[in-house]
Amino acid sequence: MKKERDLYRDFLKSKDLKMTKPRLIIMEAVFENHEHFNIDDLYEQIRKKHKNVSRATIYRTVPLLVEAGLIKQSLRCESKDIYEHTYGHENHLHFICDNCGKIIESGFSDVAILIDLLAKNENFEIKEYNLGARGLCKDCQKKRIINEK
Amino acid sequence: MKKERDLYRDFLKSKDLKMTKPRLIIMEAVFENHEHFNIDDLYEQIRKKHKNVSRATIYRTVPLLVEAGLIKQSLRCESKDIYEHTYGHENHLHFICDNCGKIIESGFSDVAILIDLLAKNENFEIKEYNLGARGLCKDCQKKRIINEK
DNA sequence: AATTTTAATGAGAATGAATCTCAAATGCAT
DNA sequence: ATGCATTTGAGATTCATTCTCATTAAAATT
Repeated sequence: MKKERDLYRDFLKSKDLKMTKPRLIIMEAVFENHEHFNIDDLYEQIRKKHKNVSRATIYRTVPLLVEAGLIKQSLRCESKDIYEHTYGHENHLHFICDNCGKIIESGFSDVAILIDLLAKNENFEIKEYNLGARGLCKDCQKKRIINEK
Repeated sequence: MKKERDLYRDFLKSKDLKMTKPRLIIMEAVFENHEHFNIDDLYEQIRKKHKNVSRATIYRTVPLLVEAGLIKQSLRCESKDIYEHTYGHENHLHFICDNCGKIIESGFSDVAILIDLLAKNENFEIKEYNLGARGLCKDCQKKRIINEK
């Protein structure tokens, strides 16, 4: 938590942005709990302690955290953008169950090497991987056998 | 175009859905041009020839094409869902330029093998890969050097 | 520490993609 | 051709996200 705050502070300073109370509250809330979260969740979480942080400010601040490299936009779920921590977290990919919505994470160091090669072929400079697959998790595979006919 | 239509027809029949004029028009428009398209593009394209196909019907029909396995939802761009053909197209991944928005496609057969392994570890059954990365394309890397101070 | 300057905030209005509603139209089995 | 369930078009609705703008707060200057 310490380091995130310092990085954030430095980032804001480098952009001539002010370190305000709402910006600090939001950043701390983001790193308090979740790995995956959406703006609504975050708003509810913050509201429990701070009645006067508005949705608008959260919508304005989250992109700053992205730009600072502390979080990234990872998925969409129920028509909402989902974010996740990046600082201090290994790259990973998401297996998303089409049936129950469960998100399974899995490391991908070997995969990255191959993708880096493909990128090199295209002279593309990767900033951020975005890897995943949809399908059926273990449990829902079983359910399907039972449910179908 | 012939085969797509047959597959679609069979799909509709299997679901007890009717092969209506709008459903045919929309399906043909989808396979007329694009690889990547959003609903708005599709609507405009269709409107040129058929003044009486409504947006609502397009929004209703595109998910049918997805369910039939002919297209899939691939990306989001400018807050809009983007679709792409799957039938007759190799799996590929997307490199998306953060600066100019260009989408570069690249095959990924080797990558898929690795990801299949990871999925097997989690007992996850993959229906559809979703692979990509964000960064800078060749041209925008050059521009960056020029633009940044 | 008080003042000035400038950016950031909160609250609610606005936007816009996607979904829903329902009367009218159409496909299809008979 | 007839009847009936399904689908459609048009516009209303929803809901996540963005915008507006008067007020407030941060930091720069005195």
